Amino acid sequence: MPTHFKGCANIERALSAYINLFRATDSVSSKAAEQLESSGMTTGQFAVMEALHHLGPMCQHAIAEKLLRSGGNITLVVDNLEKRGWVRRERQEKDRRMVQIHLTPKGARLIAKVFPEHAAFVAKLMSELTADEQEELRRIAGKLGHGAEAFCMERFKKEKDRDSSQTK
Amino acid sequence: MPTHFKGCANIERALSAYINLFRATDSVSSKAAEQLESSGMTTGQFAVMEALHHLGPMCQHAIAEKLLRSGGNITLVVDNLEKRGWVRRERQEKDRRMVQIHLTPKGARLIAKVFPEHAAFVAKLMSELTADEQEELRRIAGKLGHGAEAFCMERFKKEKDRDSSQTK
DNA sequence: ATCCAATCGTTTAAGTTTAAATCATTCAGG
DNA sequence: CCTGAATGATTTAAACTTAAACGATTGGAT
Repeated sequence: MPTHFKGCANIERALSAYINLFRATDSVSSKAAEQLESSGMTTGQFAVMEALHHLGPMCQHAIAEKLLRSGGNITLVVDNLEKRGWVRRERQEKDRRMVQIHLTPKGARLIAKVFPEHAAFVAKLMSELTADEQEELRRIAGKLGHGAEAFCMERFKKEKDRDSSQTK
Repeated sequence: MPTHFKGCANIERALSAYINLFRATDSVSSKAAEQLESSGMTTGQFAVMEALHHLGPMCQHAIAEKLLRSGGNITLVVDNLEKRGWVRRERQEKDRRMVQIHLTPKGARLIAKVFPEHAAFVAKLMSELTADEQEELRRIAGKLGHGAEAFCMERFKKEKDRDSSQTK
């Protein structure tokens, strides 16, 4: 029964890769989060500050899209960053629906210090792998990430096709 | 200045691998969670049921350790599973501190049906990669995960050494 | 035998996240 | 000008997660 065996082997291989992928990410990112919090910053706060640091002032909608988070979440994170005096909200005159988020001088100084430290820490965690392995991981994980997005789009397309054929 | 360049390249390579790793995991696992929830089960519930399914009855502490979750979290998940009639608690007579968790017949039937479906779905997501890529991902992610644990142990050891030398 | 520390499960408080409802603003068409 | 759809931000409610405090139980040391 080759089909049975083939199916099992395929699924086992895929699951095994998935489990290791998940564990590795969990392990590394929880250590990264720990290090960040010892710098007095949550991962969400770091992500927003880092985006502002590298891309300049942004409105909340753009931040949410870039970080793959909900709008409500960004509102809360920006609230907390504002309380700490690291960012400020600036209502756009041109379109008063939008609020542009700026780093304050204090916030800019902080992220300029914390970002390289954090990057070095993550690099140290990743240095369990050789340079070649890191390259290969980057390539494969990149392919998988983009593939999963494509998978989603494909399903969405099918659903749309089905819906439109139903309405006929 | 070779050192400067080397450091930057190393950090960039490591960060790039980390970002892709994180994105890929986020993407795949959120789709996996979506599929599970369409089967009427949260990821936490699935993880506990799956552990019981493959390893047999376990006490909550063992479950928490295996799933890398807090004890309080397992208490809540088991509460919800119990409410749905999928597991039952059984106080150990030998050591009355422990509560062993058993699948009910209904729960066993459910996980026996849901697990293969979910495994097939995850395999389909992972099939964006070739068999060789999956093998390579499994190997590299495994190395990284174990390496990160070792990194943690190493730090722990250092802290212990420092503490014991302080008490001298 | 008694006390003390460790272990296990539960509860509580706090933080993070999302989806959904809501409010304000903009913009396009009649 | 008005109306209604679309967009951006906020608020709310719910779920999940953790750490810490707590109570019950065990086992070992004295």
